[in-house]
Amino acid sequence: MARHDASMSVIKRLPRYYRFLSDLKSKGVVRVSSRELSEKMGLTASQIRQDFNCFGGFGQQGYGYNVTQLHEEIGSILGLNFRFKAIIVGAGNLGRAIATHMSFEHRGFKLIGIFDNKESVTGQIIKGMPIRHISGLEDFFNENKPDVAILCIPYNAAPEVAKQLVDLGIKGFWNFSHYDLALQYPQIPVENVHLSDSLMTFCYKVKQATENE
Amino acid sequence: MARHDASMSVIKRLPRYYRFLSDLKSKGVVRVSSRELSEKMGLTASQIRQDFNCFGGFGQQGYGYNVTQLHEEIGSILGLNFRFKAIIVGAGNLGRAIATHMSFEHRGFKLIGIFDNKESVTGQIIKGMPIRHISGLEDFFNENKPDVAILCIPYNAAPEVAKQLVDLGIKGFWNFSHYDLALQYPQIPVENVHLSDSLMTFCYKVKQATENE
DNA sequence: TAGATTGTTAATCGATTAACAATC
DNA sequence: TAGATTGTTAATCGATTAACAATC
Repeated sequence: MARHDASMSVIKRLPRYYRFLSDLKSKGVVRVSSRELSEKMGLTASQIRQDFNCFGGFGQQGYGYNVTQLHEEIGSILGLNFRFKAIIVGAGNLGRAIATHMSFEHRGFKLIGIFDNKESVTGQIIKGMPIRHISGLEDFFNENKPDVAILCIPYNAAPEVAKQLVDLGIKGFWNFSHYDLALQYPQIPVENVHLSDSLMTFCYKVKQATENE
Repeated sequence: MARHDASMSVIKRLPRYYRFLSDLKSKGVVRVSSRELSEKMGLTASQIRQDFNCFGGFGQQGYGYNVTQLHEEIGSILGLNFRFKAIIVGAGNLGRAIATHMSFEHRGFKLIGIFDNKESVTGQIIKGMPIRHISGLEDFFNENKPDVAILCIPYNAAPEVAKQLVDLGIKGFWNFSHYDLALQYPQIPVENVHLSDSLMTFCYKVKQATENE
């Protein structure tokens, strides 16, 4: 099926397509053309057709795309039908927010554990799970074989925790720390969420807009 | 000074440069060449020189770049010396995490208020500030003139809150909701942090790595 | 001066957009 | 069939990399 290999630029657009298609689906829309979708999303119709064609034609000439089918196809390309086992490391505000806020089950994951290095918070229940002390990580790992780790820890703690997890055999990091994991472990999938980078970019945008008034 | 207009691709790399330069600076490193920096960051030296030259030459031929000066220049390009007044709307886990976790003062902002629509949480103190009820937003706005809003509210609530804020004169959104603000208000700077999009992209990466084993 | 490294131009690469023949 | 819209190729645009003269 896969005609071209999809580039990361294409992959990064898929979740957005998925979102808009979810919306259309929930509104009962059955078919959509690349032109209609392009107007809704602020893209060109050309780009949409190119993107979808990386994975083989989902559309029908003269008709457009079937919303439900396209939605499912994209979900399956992203791998949302998987249930990769995830642990959160770091149960500060951010870790807690991620644990309680994200719907992992619809995004290809299953949260199976939360860890912290503070004795004072271990045992607290979040999302029906006790916060475990980090010292129990190895035993937990061997018993439950998590696939990926969500790092909600500060910069300083990241190198050591990352090393431990890699040694244990972790298969990916969703990384909220400022530490640049991808440089250290190029073979392991890393998706970074650098909030402070985003905030600085935002600052630039606001500054620009203010200056051009 | 600005030779070319810097593209968004360049701007989005600046916070990362800023981070690495902070680190070098704290280690007491005085000068750095584009080659050294490229090795540390996993970029090409060419790209680094091109990037910096969008804003006029900070370097010295045969020597390299002065770490402190470069750090300051980039900070000032990003506008980190500003103190844009920010309010958080939505005091759930995510809003609280952002409020307590982010160092706004070093990123060009100052947090001046937190709002929520739940009576039950108003009055709670976060970062020395009481959570205010959303009904007091207009009065607060007129008194304190916030520059930007940080939206930590669900998809459904976003359109209405965004409209109210735009009508009051907000100058930018750091948007954590899934709602696509930029389509509705193309003239207002928006920086999106779509965590669930990021999680889905992560899912794809993990899936790919698993398949290629 | 000689060596190093920038600033900058030119070449390459990749991503986006435009155009249109294929076909439902 | 005629109209619509895809899939796909070609053209354009932008971003990255390579090369090298300028110069500290």
